[in-house]
This record gives sequence, C-alpha cells and structure tokens, in this order.
Amino acid sequence: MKIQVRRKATDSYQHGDLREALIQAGLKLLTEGGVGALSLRAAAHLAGVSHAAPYRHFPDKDALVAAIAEEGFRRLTSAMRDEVADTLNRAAATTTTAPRSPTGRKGQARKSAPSETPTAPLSLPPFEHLRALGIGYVNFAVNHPAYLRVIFGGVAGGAVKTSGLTTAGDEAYGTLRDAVAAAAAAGALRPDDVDTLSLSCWTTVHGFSMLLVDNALPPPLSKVDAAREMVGHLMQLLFDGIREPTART
Amino acid sequence: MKIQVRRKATDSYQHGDLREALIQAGLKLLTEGGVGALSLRAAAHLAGVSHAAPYRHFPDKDALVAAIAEEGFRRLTSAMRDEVADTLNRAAATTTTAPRSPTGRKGQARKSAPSETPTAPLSLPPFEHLRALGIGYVNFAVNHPAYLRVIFGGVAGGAVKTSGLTTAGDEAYGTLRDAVAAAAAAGALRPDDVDTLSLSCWTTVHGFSMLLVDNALPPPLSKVDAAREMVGHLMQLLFDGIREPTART
DNA sequence: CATTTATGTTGTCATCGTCAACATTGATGT
DNA sequence: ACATCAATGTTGACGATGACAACATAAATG
Repeated sequence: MKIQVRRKATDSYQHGDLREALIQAGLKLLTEGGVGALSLRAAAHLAGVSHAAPYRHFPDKDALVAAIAEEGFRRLTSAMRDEVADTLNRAAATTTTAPRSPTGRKGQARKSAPSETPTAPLSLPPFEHLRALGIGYVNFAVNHPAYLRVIFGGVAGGAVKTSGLTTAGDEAYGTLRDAVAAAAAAGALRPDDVDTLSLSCWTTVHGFSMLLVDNALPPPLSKVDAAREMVGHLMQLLFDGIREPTART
Repeated sequence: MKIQVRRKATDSYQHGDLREALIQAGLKLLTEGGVGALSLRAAAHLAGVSHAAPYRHFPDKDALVAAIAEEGFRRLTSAMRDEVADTLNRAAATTTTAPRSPTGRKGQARKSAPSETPTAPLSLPPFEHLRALGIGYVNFAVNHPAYLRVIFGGVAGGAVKTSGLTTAGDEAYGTLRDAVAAAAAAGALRPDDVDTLSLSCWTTVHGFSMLLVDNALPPPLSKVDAAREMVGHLMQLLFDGIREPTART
C-alpha cells in the first residue's frame, strides 16, 4: 500500500511531478514528525518512489530541504498577509461595512458578515498593520514550528542558500519592509533607516517566535491565543518604548 | 575518612572523567564543524574511547547534547556578564578611576588601566547595563553560532529539557531579569510586568542573534563590530520606541 | 524506427545511533 | 589478602540514513 501524496495530472509520464511530490511529502513529514522525521528516504517512500529517486531532482538532501524551506517561507508570507486581511475584515465588520476578501487563502476561521456600503478602509493604520504582520508570523510559528526551524536553520546547522530560498525570504522581508516604509511615509515612525526600523520589528517577532518554537518560554505562552496576545504586547512596547517616558537615560 | 559512596564527580577511574571529556569534545566538534559534525562516535573518538563508551554516561545522544547545551548556556551567561564587566571597566577608565575585576574570566581583551581613586560606580546605569547584556549575547552568537543553535534547538527539532539545562537557562534569564528589575526599581522603565519587559529585551536580542546565526541578515552585519553596533541600536529603539514621539496610533 | 535523454530502480557503501554480550578495573566486605 | 561486585569501557552487531554507481525504462526526437 503506497501512501502517495499526490499524483500530478498535468503531464507527462510515470509519476507526474516527483519534485513537487517530494516537497509536499517533506512538508507532511515536518508537520507530523518534526525536523527529525525529515529524511530523503521517507519523502521518497511517501511519494511512492524508490529511495534513490530523489537524486534525479535534488543533488542532495540539503537541496530538498531548501526547496521545502522555500515553500515554507511562502506560507509564512501568506500567514502574515492573511492576518492583515483578517484584521482588515474584522475592522470593517465592526464599522458596519462589508468585509473584503483579499487573498482568499487558508487563513483562520473567516466569519461571514452582512454586506453594506463598501467604504471600508483599504488598509490598516500603520501600527495595526505592523502588529497584524507580527501576529501572523507568530501564528505561523505556533501552528508550524517545524517549518520555521527548517526555513531559518535548514536541517542541520548550515542553512543552504538556494536562490529560490533567498527570493522567498526577500518577499517575506519585503512584506514587512513595505509596511514599515508606509508607516514611515505616513510620519508615524521615528526618523531612521527603514531597514533598521524593519529589523527592529523583525527581531522582536522572530525572537519571540523562535523562543516559542524552541519551547524556551513557559507553557502558557505556547497556546495560540496567549502567543498572539503577547506578541501584540511586545510590539506595543516596541512602538512606545519600554522606557519610562519621563525618565532620562 | 572517605565516606563517599560514589566517586562520580571529580574522578572516575581509567579515563579520569569521560563525561566531562565528552562534553568538551562535543563543544570542540560544534566549534569546528557546526551542528552537523556533532556525533556520539566523533565525540567518543575525540575523547579516546570506543564508540559505545558514551552510553555509560548518557542514555542517548540527546542527553549528551543537552549536557553540551547546558555548558553552552553557562558560557552565554558568562559572555553577558563579561560584557557588563568590560563596559564597567571602560566607563571607569574614561572617568579616571581604577578598573574593577569582577569575575575575571575569559572575556575579551582586558586592557590594563592605571590605578586611581577606587570611586568607580558599582554598576552601570540601567539602560547601559541592559545594552551591555544584549551586546554580550550577540557577541556570543557571532563567536559561537553552533552553541546558540544547540542551546535552543537541540541537535534536531525537539529540544530535550534536562533539569540541568533548565537551570542553566533560568540563570541566563535571571541575569537579564535582574537587570530589568533593577531598572524598573530605579524608575527607569515603563510600569509593566517585569517578565514582560524582560521578554521584550530578550526577543529583540535573541531574534537578532538567531537571524545572524542563520545567515538571514546581509553579510556586513555578520561582522562582530557591526553586529554589536546594530544590537545596541536595536535596543535603543526598544528603549525609546520606534514611534514618532508626536504621532498617534 | 533508432537514438538519445530524462527519470526511476537496484544494489552497495560508509556513517550513525543504539543495543547486547563481554572484559577490565577499582572498590567493598569479610 | 582475597573474593565479590558495581562501574566503566570494548567489541560486534543491527537498522536507518545519505550518497553513489550501474542498470533499466519511458518519453521525446529526428
């Protein structure tokens, strides 16, 4: 009994698209068994091929891992954008306007709302936008911890830098950077280099996510709702500063 | 005389102390070859014993990795404290007072200074203290990237939670928390939960460190000096807030 | 239809984590 | 002292894994 992940229909010969099937199999292994469960042979087995078949599509394991990480990165970007969209929808719903359906993807429970005047804001206020991105990031971290590990750490220490992986990473970073740039353009941010400001947001969110993924935080924070709330709080602290406003250095 | 029932700690018999030797061997493997080079057999070989000897001291590989991570955590804590000490020395030196030698460890180049009135401050101002801790953290990350990975990620996804590792982690966190608590007690911090404030610092520093370790940042930032400067900047942003002071949400 | 290329299979090897069986060393009790 | 025993180290084996070579076959191509 072969537990094939998929049988691509679109094309040519025997398997269809083994490369894609291996990536999907790898994602499944990551989801179900964590990084330790990700092996070339297991992925090949899941895809219904022999143990050496993957070498026709990937020069070595690191290359497959990089391809998996690339897809994971795209999903991370989607998670961030979905959270922005959901937040936008919630905002629109509470202001008696129709919800938007921006990138209709696998975001979380999409509650329906009655239609009304389509005068909903096209975008969130700068800080809410940034916060939504951060919450989406953390949401992804809690739901797919193994993905995050593979995205940034590869399977062992040395992360392989495929051009595709770099591209996927640039797009994720660009999503954040654009929001920061927009906030800066709106005069909402302290004047500073946009990349530095973006990095400050990224480090906060990424650090919290990695600590969650690595179980370095007390258990209550591992729950989705608590994690989302906490990252919102952390970003608020970053926005306002942790310093007592009246205090000097 | 010797009432000791066991001779575990300081000496064993033949090898001396294989347990400690294996930990040291593991650290060496991590330093020289990264996480991928860390294997039980390689550590055993480095320690001069056969491939199965480690099983007399560790139930499995994860246990050895946890012990190595524990030692790494201690060194991380030392790196933070050393940076504080060094900063204190520099501050003392520039104010014509004698340098202090707080925990005389393997910190970086300790420059000698002429003795003078011993009126040097016993501690740094709150923010400088926190910044020094962060800089020490990042310094450690740049100098020992593989350690950081093992400390938080274990060897594969699942980090093993030895009690010793937890203790070492608590001490590292306590070092940060104490500084935050002191800053809060001095009225320097916005009133908020101390653990939340500590977490905001930790996520910033840890996130930046992990991104460095994972080569997710542009190469110039990977250089020690640039990394130290950037984390100082990031912490300053966290202190002051990234929001334009006059802007609203 | 013959040839070539892409793709998959089988077999093999070294390395690794792990275990079982055996060996040795030092401590303990009488 | 001497016998016993627990702690420690060795040898050998097994299954899983990444990687490679040789072979096989399907698809495309002329």
